[in-house]
Amino acid sequence: MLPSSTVENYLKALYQAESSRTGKTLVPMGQLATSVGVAPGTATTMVKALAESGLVDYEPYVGVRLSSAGAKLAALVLRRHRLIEQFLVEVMGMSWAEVHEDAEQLEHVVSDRLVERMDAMLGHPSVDPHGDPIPAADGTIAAPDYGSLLSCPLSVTVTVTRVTDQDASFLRFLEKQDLKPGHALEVEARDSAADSVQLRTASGRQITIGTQAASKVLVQESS
Amino acid sequence: MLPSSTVENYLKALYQAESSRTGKTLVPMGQLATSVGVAPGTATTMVKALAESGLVDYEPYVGVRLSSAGAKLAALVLRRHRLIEQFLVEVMGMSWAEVHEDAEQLEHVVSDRLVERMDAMLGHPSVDPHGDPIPAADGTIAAPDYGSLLSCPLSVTVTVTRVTDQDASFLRFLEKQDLKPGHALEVEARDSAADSVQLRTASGRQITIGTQAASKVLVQESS
DNA sequence: AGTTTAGTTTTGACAACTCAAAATATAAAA
DNA sequence: TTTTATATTTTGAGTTGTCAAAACTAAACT
Repeated sequence: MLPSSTVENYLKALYQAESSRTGKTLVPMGQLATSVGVAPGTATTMVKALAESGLVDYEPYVGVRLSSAGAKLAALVLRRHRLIEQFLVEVMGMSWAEVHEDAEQLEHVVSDRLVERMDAMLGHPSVDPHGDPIPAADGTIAAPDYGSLLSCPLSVTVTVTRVTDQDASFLRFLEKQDLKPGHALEVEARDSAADSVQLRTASGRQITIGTQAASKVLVQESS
Repeated sequence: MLPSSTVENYLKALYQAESSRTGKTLVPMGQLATSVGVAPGTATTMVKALAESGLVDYEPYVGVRLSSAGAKLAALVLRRHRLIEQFLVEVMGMSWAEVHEDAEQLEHVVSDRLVERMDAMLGHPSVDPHGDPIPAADGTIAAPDYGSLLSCPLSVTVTVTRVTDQDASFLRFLEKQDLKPGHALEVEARDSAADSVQLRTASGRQITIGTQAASKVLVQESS
């Protein structure tokens, strides 16, 4: 009854799709298929099997949602993933831009023993290198609701708390521009026509990025 | 063309079977099947596929042997396995008795990047916690030929260099008796009728173990 | 040589996962 | 309401890895 890596990947994708979804709408099959990286029909087949096992609720032609059992399992996969990322950065000295792929593989094979050891070694961190919250061992997760560079107030100093994209080149770009979690900046202006957002970092440097990118950088008003 | 975990396991088993085999006799299918943990027919099927890929030489009704390509791949799997074990003990503080299972899983998913990082972090170790030699990144391996507690001279101080069994309870037993690699002792007597070997540790304690166990503890004359 | 035995290979089947393409359903546009 | 576009499900098929049990080899023992 141990979920295979495949099942874990479907659950994880579903968990993340649900998180970035307003309201309690079901996740459409197409989206799930794309995010798992399989053909649509494959996702349908798999989801029906997951529904059999009670891990998801499935409504044909509408979409899927994790059951509470499925959500707990997904949270544990995410816990492993994020602890591993934090471990690779903090202990192994790897770059935050390159740890995602490794974590993606390791998350399916690390033993509980090893995960708890990493957790202890890291001092029970609450977020990973990208600012993503790390679920607790019981599957609960603190879900802070930060604003993005698109929604935060203008001309106010804010601190980057989270980056919701794992693309290595994007992460390297942010690092180079001092936009990693923890860095302060302020949004000077937004130009919807130009589809851009203008920032000024703590060091006074001015940067302009597109709204797509801006929406992936979450911030908190500096206290 | 990347070898799956399954293929890696067959190659690894073959590598180890060949090492503990005198002369250049082929490994019989039955032995391979047992050591991989599959039914005999399954091993036959798999071996034929491996032969197709040029990783092994196969003689029906006789046995199998790694080709040079297969041997290199197997050595790299073993390198990952042993570096991981050393890492888990040295960095993660896990017990030498419990790292085998974790390494068994991790060896198939760690990236080269991560392996080389561990290797550097550990100072390029030449052996793992059990004294097993760690193959180099190019697949070469130093194969020292130690004697066991069954073959070494009597009443001479020797040092444990290697333990060729991964069973956790056996390893815990050795640890408790100060028989981990690095510890000194001498063989006081062997009794083939009683199937036993009598040892005295550096601390003067006397221990009697069976010949099965004794054959798995390899030693070197203390210099 | 004839027969037993131990090990090996074949056969037929199955489970998990996947795809391409045809069939179908839903929702939006005309 | 009929048409059209889009998303979803079905179908048929393929891959990898596995087993149980029947068929077979090869060698050893009368």
